Amino acid sequence: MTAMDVILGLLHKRPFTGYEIRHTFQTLFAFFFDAGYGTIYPTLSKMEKLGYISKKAVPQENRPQKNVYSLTDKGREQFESYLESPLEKETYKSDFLVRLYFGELAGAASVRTWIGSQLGDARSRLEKLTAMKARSWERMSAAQQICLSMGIEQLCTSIRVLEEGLTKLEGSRA
Amino acid sequence: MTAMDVILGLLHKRPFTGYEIRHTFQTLFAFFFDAGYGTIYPTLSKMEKLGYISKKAVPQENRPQKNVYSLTDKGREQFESYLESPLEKETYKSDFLVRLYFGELAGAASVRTWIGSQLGDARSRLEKLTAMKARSWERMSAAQQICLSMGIEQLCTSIRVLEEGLTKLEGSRA
DNA sequence: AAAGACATGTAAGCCGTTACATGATTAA
DNA sequence: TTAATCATGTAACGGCTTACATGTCTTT
Repeated sequence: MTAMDVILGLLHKRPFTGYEIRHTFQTLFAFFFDAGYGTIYPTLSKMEKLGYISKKAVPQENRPQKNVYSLTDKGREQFESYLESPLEKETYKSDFLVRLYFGELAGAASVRTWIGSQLGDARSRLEKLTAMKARSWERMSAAQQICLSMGIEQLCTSIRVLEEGLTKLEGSRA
Repeated sequence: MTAMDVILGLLHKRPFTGYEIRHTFQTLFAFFFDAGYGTIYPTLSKMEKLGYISKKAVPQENRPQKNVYSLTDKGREQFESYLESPLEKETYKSDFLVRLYFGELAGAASVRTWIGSQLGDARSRLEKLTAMKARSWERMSAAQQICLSMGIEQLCTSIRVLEEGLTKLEGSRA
């Protein structure tokens, strides 16, 4: 699964600009996918060349022109072939857990700082997803609701384990 | 955080061969980091050139020679500077959740297949971590116990959400 | 007979990150 | 006046994946 597959999926709903795609990645998809402008714009050009999408330039006053991309039949086909390809296993990479694992080598103070920072992060991400649930739950498909629940529950679990861990570390402090 | 940082951390415990490093990644670190031979061997060469590790060739009968790598003082220093660098945010990329999000476009049968496969995966990974807990809990540092708990709890949560989701999808079926 | 553990490496290519480059409007 | 939103792109580099290349020993 690459950025291209996800963009192809998004464009099934309506035409998007690169800027809007980025925004969507950071809100709706924040929990399980991300890509920056440095990926999005070159990918859109490539997709246009391949005939998967078509561009419509919309001039604006005092702004760069907007490039609105729509899905073509060929793009729809390409997305179907992605859906038929084998499911890739998920990847999770955590600098935080690596450091925690080697915690003895860094000292207890660093470990507590890292846990605190990770906890702050998890809490703010949870807030965002909770707000999204309040706003959009009814308009989401059953499958989309599972995605959102997964994000919320994973973050709750993460927060719980981190808080318990912090308590244990405090308990064993001299 | 790159493979180099993790290898540097590992070598604090004892000397390793590339083959053993790979094995460790797939067991101990499976939940939050991975790297294949294609990453490990070139990284070890590079680290040796940089003076972070030193190689000792151990000849064997009917086997390729073993290259056992030990940490040098310079490597120890390098690892410390990694620990002092800013904590990177974790990345999670899930082909499964992307597909689920676009589930309407694939049909309910595909969605159920994907959930089933994800569920099987999660259950087998949970078994492995549970076995590891039974085997090694007492010998682990408090911080390492948090890492392991995180893996186990995340997988339990994942399984729970997927099972609930499957039930909901069944309930809404014609 | 096949599969898995032991053991090391290279090369090509893909994909993505980061930094660079530009600039107006609007709200705090 | 600072930050955020709107808006698009390029270029260099870094890092990892995948496939290729080889071979023995042990267990099932």
